[in-house]
Amino acid sequence: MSHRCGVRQAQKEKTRRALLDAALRLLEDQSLSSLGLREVTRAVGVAPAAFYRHFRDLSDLGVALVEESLGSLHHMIGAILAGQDGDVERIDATVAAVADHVRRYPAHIRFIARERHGGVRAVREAIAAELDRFADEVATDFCPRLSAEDWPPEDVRMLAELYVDHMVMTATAFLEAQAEHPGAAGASGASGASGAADVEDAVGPAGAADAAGAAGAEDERRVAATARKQLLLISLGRHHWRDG
Amino acid sequence: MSHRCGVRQAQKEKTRRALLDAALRLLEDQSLSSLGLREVTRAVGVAPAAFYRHFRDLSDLGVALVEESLGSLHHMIGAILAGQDGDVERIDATVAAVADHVRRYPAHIRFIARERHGGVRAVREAIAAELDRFADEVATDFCPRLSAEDWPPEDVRMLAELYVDHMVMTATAFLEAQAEHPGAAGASGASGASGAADVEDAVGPAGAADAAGAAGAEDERRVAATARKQLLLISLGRHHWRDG
DNA sequence: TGTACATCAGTGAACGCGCGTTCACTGATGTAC
DNA sequence: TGTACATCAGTGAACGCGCGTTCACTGATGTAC
Repeated sequence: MSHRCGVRQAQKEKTRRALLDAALRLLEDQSLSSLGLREVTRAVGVAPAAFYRHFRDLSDLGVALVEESLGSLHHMIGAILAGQDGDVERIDATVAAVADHVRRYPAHIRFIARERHGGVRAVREAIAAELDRFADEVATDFCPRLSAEDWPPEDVRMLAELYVDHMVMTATAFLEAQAEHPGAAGASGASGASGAADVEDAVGPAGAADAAGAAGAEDERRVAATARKQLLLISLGRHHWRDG
Repeated sequence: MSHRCGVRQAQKEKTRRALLDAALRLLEDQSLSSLGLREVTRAVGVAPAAFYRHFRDLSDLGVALVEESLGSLHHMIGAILAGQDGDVERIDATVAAVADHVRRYPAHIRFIARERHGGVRAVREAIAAELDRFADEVATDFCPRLSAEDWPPEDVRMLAELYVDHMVMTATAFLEAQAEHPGAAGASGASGASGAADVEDAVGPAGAADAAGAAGAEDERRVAATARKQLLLISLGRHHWRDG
């Protein structure tokens, strides 16, 4: 049988990647249920039948995209929640990291937002399962912070779900802010994922672009400011949760 | 020219309604961008060409569905925000009303959730504009409550957006809870929109159905309990917002 | 190293099918007198 | 009230097109000896 690491395997993997990338790009302007198999293979430059060597159908490809799209977010948020001490610092780092992530991987975020409630059941379920795991992690990371105050597990979970949903909401808002002014997209992708950068630093650099880019950056700042305040308000509520 | 109130007008309106209803039903299992014009006319029982007497294309029909889907929610929430005095009472009434609305109009809610970030630009923009108006109303309704504490307008807006996003989030969660156990759907639609009913009362009646229905009702209760706690936490944060 | 055979990623032609849109039409409803 | 004409919602046939899927195939890569 075929041994791993062969030239053949590498070629196959390359084509598979090309199919995923082409699909992701096409999905910026349409939803998965209207995406055509021939459309994807045409974009890659292979025969339609070649598709079946890699995926059973387009919903199969969609599920693969879910893992890819949410996998990177996982690590990012985990690092931030564990790394910061003060509430304000953690919130700023989170908002900055989300903004940065959306700027780096807009197509992934758009895909998740679009297909979370989209027309393909298998993909919806994959996203729901992944976001559920996400909430588990957030709950776990927050537990040491809250157990001292004796929070019941279901209240920890409630808070974790609120954070996850708010994060998805914020990511989508960033996406829309930059979609209105595509000139700013990717212009500051090299700013790095330094968790300690504050909101203005992380969102600001795109402002060095042209007028449309500057307007896009302003929209981004507004989204960041709103998200930051909302998280601060939630944080306030959290501190007073066990009071009365 | 054609005078209003004629038989002809009535017939035309009837066909238009049938097209909208058929589309809404078909959209429970797929997204707008994959819905076919012939599919809709076939469901209604008219010739494909008849479609063009009512809509330019399917995205035109989609925009009409947006107004219809969000129009009813408008009035409901407005009444609740204006009518209740205590925080807890207002929260319970809101969660109960959202649960009731989702049970009554599941297809409308699913449509909004699905197409909010869907593949059809015109529909996305219509939904965004409508939710924006929604946030305006919430902000206005909350102003008398907050102005005494001297909230800056942008903070009121921030809070309003948090509430609107949370409401959409909650509605979607209710939808998923009842989608897993369709036996419970519509079973308690006659409970009315009495704003004063508390959470358990509004969500409970569906539990009188069969086993699947009971499981669905339990899921609904869990969603309601989580939403309620999240709103209470936000409410706590709101009260302490201007403290430090 | 060289040879003979196996594997399998990608090809390209073919298929039947349903799609969106157009068009001249029909006949019930509406209007003018 | 009755008649002649106008309007226009819905018809049904036709069109060209791109779709998803199938199939036997090719030829580079991998394996055994």
